[in-house]
Amino acid sequence: MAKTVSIRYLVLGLISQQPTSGYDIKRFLKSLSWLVGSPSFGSLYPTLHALREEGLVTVEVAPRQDKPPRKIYTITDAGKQALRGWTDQPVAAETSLRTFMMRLILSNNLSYTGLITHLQQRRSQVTICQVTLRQMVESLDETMDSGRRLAFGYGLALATAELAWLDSTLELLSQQPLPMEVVKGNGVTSAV
Amino acid sequence: MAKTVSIRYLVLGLISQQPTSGYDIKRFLKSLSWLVGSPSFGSLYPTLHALREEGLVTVEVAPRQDKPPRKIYTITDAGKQALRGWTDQPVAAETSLRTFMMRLILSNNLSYTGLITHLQQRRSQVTICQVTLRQMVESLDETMDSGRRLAFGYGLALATAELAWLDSTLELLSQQPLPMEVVKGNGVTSAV
DNA sequence: CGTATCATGTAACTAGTTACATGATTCA
DNA sequence: TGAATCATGTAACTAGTTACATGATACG
Repeated sequence: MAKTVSIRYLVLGLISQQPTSGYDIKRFLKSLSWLVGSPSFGSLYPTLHALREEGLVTVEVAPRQDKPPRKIYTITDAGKQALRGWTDQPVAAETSLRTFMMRLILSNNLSYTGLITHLQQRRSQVTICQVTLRQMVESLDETMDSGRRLAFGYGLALATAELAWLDSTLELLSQQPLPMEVVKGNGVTSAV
Repeated sequence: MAKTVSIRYLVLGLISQQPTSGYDIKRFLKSLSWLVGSPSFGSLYPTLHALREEGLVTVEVAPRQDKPPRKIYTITDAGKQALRGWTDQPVAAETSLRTFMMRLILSNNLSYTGLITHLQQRRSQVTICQVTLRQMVESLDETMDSGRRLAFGYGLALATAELAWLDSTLELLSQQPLPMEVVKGNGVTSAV
């Protein structure tokens, strides 16, 4: 029964990967906006302030020549702990593509086995969706209005592609079992 | 500069396809929740009330044997006009997958040429995203933390699949130029 | 007769956007 | 000096969720 991904943990997770400024976080998320959407500054900056007040991150002003100064946020130990507490929560049964993408971005906070489990869970969920969509596309082929027919076909294409990606990624992970960073990001350092 | 898809027009569009109840709208959207997310009753019912007060839909209680009665909503002429006014608006440059899917569901309100244009616009947008993602995946291959690398790879796979779907759908539409329903849903009845 | 599903609704809250404001730096 | 980009921020608003409440019908 994991809570929906508020930008809170997404931001915290991005800071954990590397100290950054709010502006840079925005820039990064904008590059993926067609998949996850990117939060406005009006929610991003207050989020950073809140994280700071709770002691999950620290700030430092970094003046630079030739550009205005930035505020660089760095995660604290308390922040790492809070983040781990969140990523360890199981995902809801009906996870949206958006939410999955967000968790994927933060997956370096997962242990190796945690990542595998996450991907496998996703795989079984999307498989169900694929079956449902295929039934809908086939059964309502002629009678249905074109809008829904198109939408179902589109969804089916994406589901199929996602499953293919999940399979190849899972296989890749099983071959080269320990990409450095997966362990590095996680204090638990789970067994292979 | 189209506004973000509030559930308002999604609901109105679904009613335009076929008179339905709030409960059924919820059920339908839940079946696609992994792509678009489905609104809660707490936002769905107030939305229906608002549409009704504005005269965009009418309600009728439909009692049935063996099940509790439902309220069936039907679109009005004013509603059709409002819906067309919305679907005719151009989409924003950075349209999310979610928004595209929503517009796709409502695409039977578009004229034939409008649909083609919509798909072609999407095609050029996703092409740009694909190029960007490919660059990111390739350039940051080794140094990058695994989370982002995975996320970019996932995004790239989806972008590629979407482009393939767009191409095949556009070709299909150009071959059989007028699927009945596309015209039926639109009062403008554009030229072939 | 209690529980499950179907079906609708509301009130309190939270998360988020929009629109604005500020200021530094660069470039024409 | 005025515009463009970089960078941060806030206040007012809107959209949405969560949690609750109601009631009908069916099933065991």
